[in-house]
Amino acid sequence: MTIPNRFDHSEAAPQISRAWEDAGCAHAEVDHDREPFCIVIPPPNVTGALHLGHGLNNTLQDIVVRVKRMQGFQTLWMPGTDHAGIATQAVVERRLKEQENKTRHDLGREALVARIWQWKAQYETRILGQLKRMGCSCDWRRTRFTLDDVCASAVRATFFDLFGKSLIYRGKRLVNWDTFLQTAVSDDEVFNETSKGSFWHIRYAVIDPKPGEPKHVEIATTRPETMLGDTAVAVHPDPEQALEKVEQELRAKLAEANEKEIPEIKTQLQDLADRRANMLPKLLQLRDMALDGRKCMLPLVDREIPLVADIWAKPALGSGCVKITPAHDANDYEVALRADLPMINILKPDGTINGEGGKYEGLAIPKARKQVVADLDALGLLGEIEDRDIELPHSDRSKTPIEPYLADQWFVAMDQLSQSAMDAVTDERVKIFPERYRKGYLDWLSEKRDWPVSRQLWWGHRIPIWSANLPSQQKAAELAAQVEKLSAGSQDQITHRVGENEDGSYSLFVCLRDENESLEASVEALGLERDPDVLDTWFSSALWPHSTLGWPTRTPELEYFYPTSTLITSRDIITLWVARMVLMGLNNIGEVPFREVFIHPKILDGLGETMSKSKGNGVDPIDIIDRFGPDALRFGLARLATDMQDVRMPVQYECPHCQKLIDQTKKSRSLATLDCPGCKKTFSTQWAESDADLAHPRAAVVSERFESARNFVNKLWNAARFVLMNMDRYQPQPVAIESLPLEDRWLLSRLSTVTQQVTDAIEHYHFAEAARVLYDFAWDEFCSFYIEIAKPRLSDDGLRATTQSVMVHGLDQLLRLLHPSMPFVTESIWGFLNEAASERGIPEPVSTAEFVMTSAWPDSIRHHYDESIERQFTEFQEVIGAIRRIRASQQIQEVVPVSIRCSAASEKLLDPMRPYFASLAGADIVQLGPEARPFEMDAPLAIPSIDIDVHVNLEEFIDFDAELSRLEKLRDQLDKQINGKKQKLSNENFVSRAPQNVVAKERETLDDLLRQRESVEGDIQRLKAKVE
RNA sequence: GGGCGAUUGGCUCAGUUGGUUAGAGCGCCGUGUUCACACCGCGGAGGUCACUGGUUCGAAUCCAGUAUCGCCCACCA
Repeated sequence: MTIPNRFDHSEAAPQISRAWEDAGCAHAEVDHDREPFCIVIPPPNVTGALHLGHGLNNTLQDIVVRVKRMQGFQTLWMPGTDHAGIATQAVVERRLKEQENKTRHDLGREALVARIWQWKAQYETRILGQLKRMGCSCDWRRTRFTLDDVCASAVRATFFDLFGKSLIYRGKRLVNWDTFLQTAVSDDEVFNETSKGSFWHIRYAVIDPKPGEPKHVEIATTRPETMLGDTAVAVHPDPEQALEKVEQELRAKLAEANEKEIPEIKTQLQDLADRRANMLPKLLQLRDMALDGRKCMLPLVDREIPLVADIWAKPALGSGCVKITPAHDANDYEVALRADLPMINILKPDGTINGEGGKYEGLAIPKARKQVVADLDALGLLGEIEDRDIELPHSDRSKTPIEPYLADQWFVAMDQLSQSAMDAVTDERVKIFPERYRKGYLDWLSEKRDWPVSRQLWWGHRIPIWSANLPSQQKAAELAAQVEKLSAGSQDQITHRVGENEDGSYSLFVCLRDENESLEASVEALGLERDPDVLDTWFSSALWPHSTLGWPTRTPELEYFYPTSTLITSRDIITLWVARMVLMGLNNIGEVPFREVFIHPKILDGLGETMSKSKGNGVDPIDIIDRFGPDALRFGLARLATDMQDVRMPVQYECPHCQKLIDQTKKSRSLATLDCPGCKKTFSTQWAESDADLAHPRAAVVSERFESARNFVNKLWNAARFVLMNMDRYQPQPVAIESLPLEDRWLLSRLSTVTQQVTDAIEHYHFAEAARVLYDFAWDEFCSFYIEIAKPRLSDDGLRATTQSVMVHGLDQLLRLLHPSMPFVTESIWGFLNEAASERGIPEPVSTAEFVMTSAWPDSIRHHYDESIERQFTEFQEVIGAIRRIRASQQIQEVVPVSIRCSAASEKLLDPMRPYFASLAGADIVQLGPEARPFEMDAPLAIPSIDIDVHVNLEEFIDFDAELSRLEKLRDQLDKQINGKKQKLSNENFVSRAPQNVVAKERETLDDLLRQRESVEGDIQRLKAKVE
């Protein structure tokens, strides 16, 4: 048997992938004779390449998918990518700006979209390539893209349906306006950044103040330029009561406060009392003026604005009055709705002041702010200026500040839809693991906030709405009638609605179901214009589980695989994505999209930060694969998948010259080049851009946390080599379990247990546990004991054949169990194993599948489990360990004679194991049994909790001092434990209240310890006597 | 402000329903290569389980509080 002495993954993996592909191992067709199992991939964004977070996500999916496939399910893993609307457009636009200094408007819609398609093609290829190299067993023939025709028709059908049900509507909304990208971004795409700013106090003059009335109202703002859009100043309708309420709350807090908090609360209470005394009369006065319809003069633009009474004005804060800028502040917008105030938008889409701003028109915000402040100062209307830390919202996409901005948007009404998705989780039609994530899901949905779905972008599903503005309801109805005529031939293709606008005009909205150029042309011929916006990217993602299966067509795949079985994803998109898939699935199909959701941890770097390209700590799985191999990547990731919400993964640069790993630090990960501390040569990092930097070879970003997984792959490979090198003269033969010796029975028993544990663990998404169980079994049991014991047996002609049968079976089962997490190395070994022993198995050999990938998942064979055999074997292992410890402490090189005093029962066990003491512990058993006597000069070692004394003949090796100190240390340890136990057992409460079996166990252990101590003490005395 | 999570040897993490002496990998120390594997074998050192209280015969584990760190959500004239 020729098997290379190293597993070369770079050579083997591509061949294995091709073989699987050629055999169609991962392809799934509808098969009603088998039960379906389906997972849809969380489609990675085509924004960029995958990092380790995706690596983990897809490894876990593949593990589940491979297990299910081996278990005989008709298993489909649906692959694909997401167009990621705003993210992708932003990346391409940024590059356009950097490389060609052009904006999207220079290019135009079509050309920009064409560019993004190019980008998509490039990254989709890269992403799918990454997944393939990781060994993901997706059904690649079914690969989808959220913007492809199949998904598009699902989007259109859904939009049409919701529009028809009036669940999609047009409304005004304060959006997060990104002035760079000139689009609204969702709340989720906004991050806050704290920066130094000022808090300006400004006075507005009261018009015609009566005697005794204030001449000014004072307001304060961090954004003074927004005053250009002010349409009111608000004061609380009942400031006295409001203050009282705040005070009550503070007192309640004070009652529960700890010492630290008390002074602060007291200060606040004092402030409140001051306000009552000094400000309340003025606020009451202003409130009365507001109710009286009095007005202020808005300076600079000289507009009369009313004083209004509104609860939004908090008398406990600032001056108690607040400026109202409905078009640029969410709360003010609410106030304006309540008080029926005009809303004045002062910004152009590019973030400069528009015509409403009078002489400030055309100024960008920072300039306008400066000017407004200066002019107010000149008018003497500027009060105090405080320095303040201000949290400014920024666009996650363009990294520029967000401006709140009132715009027309399309919304999905979420009331019913959210409720349906909540019910699905509450009544466990969808189960979420770990369970703690249910709460976040339910809380978010329970707010039932309407979903703004339009985006002012060019990359995405274009909103299928055509509209026209009409001066009257009459005209709108007439146009609607014409549209009706168009729909005569296509009843289910076209629908419309009329809406009234603020200015009294009417809008006709027409929604077309499918893409249909002639119909569109007819609609446009009637003077309707297509909405320029596209849909939020999550709109198409929400349909993913059914759109990929062909919906709205009722395909056989849809009928068979939907609802899918499970969804494996990370926690940041539980609301954005998971919740929306549930409600869309329920709306479109009437059935949940998946039965279970598993949320896996996020991978953080060594500094505890999430990985991302922009931080420079993102790890490309390919870099890990190049260095450690795909199996090590996967196994290493799988053992990280615990119940935790985060796992930490310190990352290193790999020196391209000497392969040394260099820890990343906050500083080093932002540099373009670094010098290797090992070989002193320079390498470039992912930040390298200049030619000078790029002249140095690039360092991969890796993590040494994959080392032990790589070593494990090597260990498995070598265990397999050993088996294969000992397969000559192998004959498949039936094996009678009962006739097997202890070590074989032990292996079979352990296999039964391990199989059960691994199967259960994966079933419950405990991937780390499955990995650990397999690692320990393979390394510490199969390799360290079974193979070591097999060595002498294989050279014994009488035992060789059985040994081969059991050993091959063990390897076979281990390969199957490990295959889902380490597909390549197991498949490679499987191939060799099939050459050496195509028929194998216990008790009856059978011929095996060509691929381990398509072989059957092992059953846990109950009757192979034998508790007493496992316990006996543990005793044997303890004895081996005891001899090894003595050898190590005495530095013994040669084979040593050993005598073992044990019970008759243990003798029965240990006697057949005699031959293996030589290879496992370098020991030759000369006496064994109750009658065994210590040597003249020996090293005793009692074994905890087992009634066995081991004596090693030290005549030729003994180092008295070493032995004496070892024994004394042992005695001290025993004393400590004995005292602990004695104390415990003398505690009457323990004896009377603890369960009897626990007490009995403690007594037993104490007896044991006492016996050991006695023995050790005797040994010490004897040794001392010898020395003297 | 609300919620979630974490804190266990130098590092990264396990630790099922409370019950002998808290485990692993890496690192460290000692030792060993003809006979599967130095990406290895064998042995060892190293932890008052963040802190304070409580429940209990018994707490890394359950409860309350404190501290530190991280994440999510809301809000900030």
